[in-house]
Amino acid sequence: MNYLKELNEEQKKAAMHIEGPMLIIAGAGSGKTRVLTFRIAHLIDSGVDPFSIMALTFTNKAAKEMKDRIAKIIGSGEARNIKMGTFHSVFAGILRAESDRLNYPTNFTIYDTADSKSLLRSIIKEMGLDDKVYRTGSVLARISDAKNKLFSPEAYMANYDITADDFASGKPKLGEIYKRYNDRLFRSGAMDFDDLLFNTNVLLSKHADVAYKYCHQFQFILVDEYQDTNYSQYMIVKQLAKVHENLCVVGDDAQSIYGFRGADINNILNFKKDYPDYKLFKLEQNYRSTQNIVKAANSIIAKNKNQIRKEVWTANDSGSRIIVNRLLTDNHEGHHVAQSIHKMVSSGEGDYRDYAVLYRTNAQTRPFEEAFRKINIPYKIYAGTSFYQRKEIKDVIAYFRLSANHHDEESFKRVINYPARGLGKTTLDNLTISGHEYGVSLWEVAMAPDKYRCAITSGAKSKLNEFTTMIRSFATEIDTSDGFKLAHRITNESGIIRGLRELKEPEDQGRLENVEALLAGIQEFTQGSESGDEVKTLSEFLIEVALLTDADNVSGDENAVKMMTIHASKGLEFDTVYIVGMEENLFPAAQSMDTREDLEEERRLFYVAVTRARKHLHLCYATSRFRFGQLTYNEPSRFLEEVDPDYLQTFETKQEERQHFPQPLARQLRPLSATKTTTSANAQNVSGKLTPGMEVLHDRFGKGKVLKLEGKVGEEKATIYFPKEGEKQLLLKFARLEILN
DNA sequence: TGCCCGGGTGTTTTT
DNA sequence: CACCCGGGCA
Repeated sequence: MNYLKELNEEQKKAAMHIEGPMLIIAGAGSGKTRVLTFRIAHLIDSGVDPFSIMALTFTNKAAKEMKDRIAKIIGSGEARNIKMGTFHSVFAGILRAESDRLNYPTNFTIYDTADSKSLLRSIIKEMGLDDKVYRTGSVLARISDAKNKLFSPEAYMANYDITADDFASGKPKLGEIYKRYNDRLFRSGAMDFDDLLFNTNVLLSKHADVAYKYCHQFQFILVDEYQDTNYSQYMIVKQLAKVHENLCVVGDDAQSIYGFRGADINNILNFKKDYPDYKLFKLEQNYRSTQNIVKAANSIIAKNKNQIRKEVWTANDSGSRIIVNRLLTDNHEGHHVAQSIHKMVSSGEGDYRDYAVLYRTNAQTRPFEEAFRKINIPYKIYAGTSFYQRKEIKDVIAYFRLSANHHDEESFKRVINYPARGLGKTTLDNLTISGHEYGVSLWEVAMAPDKYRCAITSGAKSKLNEFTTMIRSFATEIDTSDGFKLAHRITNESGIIRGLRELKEPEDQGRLENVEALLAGIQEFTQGSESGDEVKTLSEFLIEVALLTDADNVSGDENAVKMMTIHASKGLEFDTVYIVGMEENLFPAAQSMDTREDLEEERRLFYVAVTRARKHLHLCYATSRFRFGQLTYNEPSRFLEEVDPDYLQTFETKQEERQHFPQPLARQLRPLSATKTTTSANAQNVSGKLTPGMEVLHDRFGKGKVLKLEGKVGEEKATIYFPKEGEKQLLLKFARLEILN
């Protein structure tokens, strides 16, 4: 029980509360992981069987960390029996165990986004629809949205509002696409990400005996990051918890940032409606950040209307002010951050690993990479799933997947002619036609071309036979032998490694190294981290790998500056944080400024970013940057104005830096147009053309009247009165104004 | 059957 | 700018 001493009063109350529904509202940095781990340890200490505990986290990494921490308290033997992981991975495991209930193969494949899009592309083409109207990305988003709200294709098509919507948007066939998409997934023995949750719901709602089993097994359920659960996840939790109602959810409504994925902030706001006798705990003391950072963050989130009021505070030092830097271009921004980190580290302020650069979009990394490389700063980018998206890795995994599940259409298409074995487009087309006609998978046609009247030559037939025989021989080992051994065998016997060794292209060396890195990863996975773990199989690896992201690999050991999106930074903390690209249309994103809901989510995102920092926080913006291959000009983000200025210190660009990063020529020559910022088509650089008394139009402040001009041409500062906004001082070289008279 | 080139097109965030 | 797709050519 010693561990409880490490908690404050409120944390202790939450950790020691055992029975019944409970909601923990945990402010940023308030030690919620601590509370969760101690609560689980305490449950076990109090006699609860680890097998009856389910803990759902947001990332695999969070699960692993929590497991490690619990293991330190109660010993790894018991800790490993807790069912802990992300929603997707925990329920993928349960679906695997219960696959026959849904008529899925045990080794069903998990399709990633690329697989889903590829399948949709085929379907849209087969239906003869215009792929400009039916873009795979937006179609998938629509389907995903439907699944997360538990609309089956049938329910989707029967819903008047939905179909009317689709009709109005010129895409009346969406329902049918959804239906076909699901049929094809099923025929391929595959589930997409959303199916893992959707089908768990089906399992729990349509199979009473299965529901009974799991409801009784999992007597204690904990959900982390509850503010980011969607309807589908909410329903799973509700169904699983209905017998015992020992449900503990933890979250912070202020950090809900996954609305675009269907996350519903109301799940946390409405917890009390489902469980009126719930207990509420509020963790408001922040242990992570300086007072400056905590107070600044509070001042930001206060602008949101839709939230649970709470007072996050800290006993830490006041710390240094948040530094705001205005830079001239995106390259300048990269240069500035690189220099700043370099200076700090050289002066003994921490090491590279203590620094992080956070941004809104993945496309912002390039200038930082260049600047870091130039002065030899080690860095590491955590971008989604980049490693597993590489072609060579996907190819290898496609072999694994096809060996585990022969009906996996996307994998089949990927490897049937890789390495080249004379089974090209014609053969594939023929297989597809037959498969479609008979409603069977490509594999079934390949196994018995005659039966399905598949028009292929005898040469192709024998090559097909060789191919299927090879895959089937891999399949015999998929669930039994050591996953690494089999992976090794597959990469050799398929000819992949040989092909890469031939080194036709210089890139092949890198590809080979990547495949070897994958094999090493599999080895690590299958042998298990601790002795005593049984050796894992390749099909177990496939589940893991489908749900793995780069963020899961963020570790503190590598001494490098970390770069990631703000979304990926959730749950992490760093001594020094640079939030870059603080510009209108970028952050907040152009698409998220039109509704209060969207804008508030962007603001929560900013709140999340700010609260990642322990000691030092920098906010940067550039007055111009390349976007879309074009130079664009953006105003500083409105969020900068929303931070209480008491906590800020603002820097302009120094003169000598200006010489290194002069304003791009285009700025002086071309009138500003065609950028998203410029809503007024006639807005331009009016330097030298204004006189007091003139009426002008500003694209954000509206109509205004020039009161005063100061400074020499090219550097003028104008005082302009905008009826809507009041008096503003604008530097003409930056302001986009249209002269009205 | 496979490769190269050109045009068109789009970028938010992710399990 | 960077990617992806389709078309044309070897």
